[in-house]
Amino acid sequence: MSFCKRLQTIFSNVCKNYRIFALCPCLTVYFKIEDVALTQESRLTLTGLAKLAGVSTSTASRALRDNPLIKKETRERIQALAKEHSFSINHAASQLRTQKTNVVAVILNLTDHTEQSINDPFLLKMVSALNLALNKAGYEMLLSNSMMADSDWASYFISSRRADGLIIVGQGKSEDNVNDVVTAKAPLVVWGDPKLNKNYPIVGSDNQYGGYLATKQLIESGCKKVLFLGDTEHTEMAQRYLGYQQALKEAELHFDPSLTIDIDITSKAAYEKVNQEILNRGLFFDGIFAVSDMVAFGALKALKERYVSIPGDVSVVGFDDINMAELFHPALTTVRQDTDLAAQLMVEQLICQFEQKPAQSKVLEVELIKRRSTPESY
Amino acid sequence: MSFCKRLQTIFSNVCKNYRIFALCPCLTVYFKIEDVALTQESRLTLTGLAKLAGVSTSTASRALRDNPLIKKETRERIQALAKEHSFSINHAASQLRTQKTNVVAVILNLTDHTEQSINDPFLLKMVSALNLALNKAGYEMLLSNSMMADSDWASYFISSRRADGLIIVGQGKSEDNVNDVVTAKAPLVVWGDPKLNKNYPIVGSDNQYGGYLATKQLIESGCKKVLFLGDTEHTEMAQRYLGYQQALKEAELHFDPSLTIDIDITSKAAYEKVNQEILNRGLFFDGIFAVSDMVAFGALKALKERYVSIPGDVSVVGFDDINMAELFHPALTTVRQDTDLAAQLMVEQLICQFEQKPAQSKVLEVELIKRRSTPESY
DNA sequence: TTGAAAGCGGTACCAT
DNA sequence: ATGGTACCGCTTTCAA
Repeated sequence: MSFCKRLQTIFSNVCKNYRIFALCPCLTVYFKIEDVALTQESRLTLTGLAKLAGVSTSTASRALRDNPLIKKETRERIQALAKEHSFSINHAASQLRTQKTNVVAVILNLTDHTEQSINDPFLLKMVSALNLALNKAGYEMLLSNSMMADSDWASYFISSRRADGLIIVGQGKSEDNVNDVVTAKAPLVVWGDPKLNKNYPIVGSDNQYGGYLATKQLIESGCKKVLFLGDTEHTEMAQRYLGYQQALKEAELHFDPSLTIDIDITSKAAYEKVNQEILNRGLFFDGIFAVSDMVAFGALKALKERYVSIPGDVSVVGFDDINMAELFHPALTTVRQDTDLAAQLMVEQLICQFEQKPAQSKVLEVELIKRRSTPESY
Repeated sequence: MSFCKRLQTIFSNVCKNYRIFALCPCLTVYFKIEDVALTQESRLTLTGLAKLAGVSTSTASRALRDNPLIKKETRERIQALAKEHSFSINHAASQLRTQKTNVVAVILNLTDHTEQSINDPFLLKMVSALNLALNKAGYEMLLSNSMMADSDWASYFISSRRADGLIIVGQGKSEDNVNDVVTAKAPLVVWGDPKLNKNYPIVGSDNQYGGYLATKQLIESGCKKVLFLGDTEHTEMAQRYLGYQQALKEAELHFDPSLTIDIDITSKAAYEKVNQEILNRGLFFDGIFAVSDMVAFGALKALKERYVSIPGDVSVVGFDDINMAELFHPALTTVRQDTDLAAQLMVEQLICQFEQKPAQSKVLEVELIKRRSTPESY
């Protein structure tokens, strides 16, 4: 054992709180262990950083949060030091103290009885828009299907302080879960039908007007028998259905209930149903208003397989305007929902609640995007 | 001021730790404030629950985590009580104590120079698969674009204890960010090219074999001039390119560099480029291997607009097998990547690291899905 | 089988 | 402008 080693050992035994720093015997420097804790394996903490900077933890904390109470010079010095050591605040500790998580849970509220899944492009578009909007506002997004939280969202996310608030995408057909969240007084925004007069803020498109626009476009293209392809019980779809009826009425067209085809809102269901209907009843329609682009795609596939010309024989209008709508052949005429704006509004309304301000429901304008699945206007 | 009120006031002044419970003067009952904290507004804490149950916090904590140290009876009683009061553990406090977040951050690693975005269906499919796999393993998913974390992922997510580990989707073209994470010794799994011999685990498809299969299919369909449509610099795509070359070689077809079309891997770029190429050079190819389904869709759109028959004049094979592939007309022949299995493997490899076990790269098998964009086999 | 108590790493009130 | 210090709510060691 070298002299240095031995010295170190003896030294350690003498006083466990000190450690030899430089091992040259004539120049032995020692520090209290806490002073060199930084060189240990354990991660750097605020206390450590403060010690490095020669200030108190309070000062370090304030400096990092750019609190003007601290002299600018000091602030910058500490921030630089933090960057140098790639130190970052322990989020859990901070959370515990401030009772703020800076996390928002996004829950995709899919009812069991539909096949519409987390794979649905529109939902995913919504999710990515939300992600962006949340990040912009300084929040992280915790994405959840309903598996973890099962049903008691309030206690899972809020009471357990996993998130500061909830964004629920889709009202689905049941709203028990949502009501529980409201009862628990958890900050909450729902994507759904904003015209519903609920005691929680709902952001959504003007679905009825969208349905009206879509149907009107078909009628103006010369369609006399417009199919409604969708789920009339689904909250938002029901609104679109109203718009459909409104447009028919306005054009003084007879409302034929046999033109309402109730399906699960997936491409697959649409494809199968349209196929089957044509098989049974022939081409008894000349236009389709599909409640979503995905449903429209399914219908189009069926039509194309039967060599029905689009928009020659049948015109089709969708809803959502997902990216694929433009890429499809023929490019799909559809009603655009502005997901970016929607996400932004939802985040705004949620933040209102964080700040104890009242939140409101918001209706988003929709826009008809004319493409090739309806005839060119003349 | 009523007698009761006054009594209460006086009482409060005398001893701030006690509070009148029943205000009837002849029957004044008082408790230490901490005993009635439960009736206060503040949320129920473990301490409160323990008090309600008449046990210590230690016991309550253990009971909730089903620790067999506690008598079964006691455990059940406390668990029932927790459910009754819809109590749930404060996640932040628990995190701080255990140094475990049970959260995994998923980062979509998109390079700046590509338009491929968070809207990309394949990426989203991956994300939803990861969400499911993580939830199944008891982890939450923190979804992040690169905005919040900017570049220093390790310090943002790990050192700040926001997440226990990282899953990075996409190697992109630069791996500086990834290397930083490795240096910081953060648990990490990357979705990318698993054949790359890196010092971190990579899960990915057998891209070269996929490219080979796709090209082989085209050649067997009678194609003599197969276009490669993609980005030869992108790690995974480069592998697919190798497979393309391999298939050509095997079939003793001349490798013509002018048949390699380098594009940004988006539908839009593919559409524009194919359009332009046909304009400039005519229909100089009879098959297209597109490096992704989205790229294939772009190409198909261009072809269809020019009335090129598919697969009559040109056959097309994609890569990924996103949901739309089947829905497209003609349904797209493509190479399937198994995202569900991929997600599962990634989560497994990440958990290995949590448990200090070594993690490995994993190669996923790919499968050719024959549909209508290539001729029926005969 | 249960309880007491010491932290986990910050933040913010109250001093100075 | 800065420091001392009492928490935030839970887990876990040690003691009983």
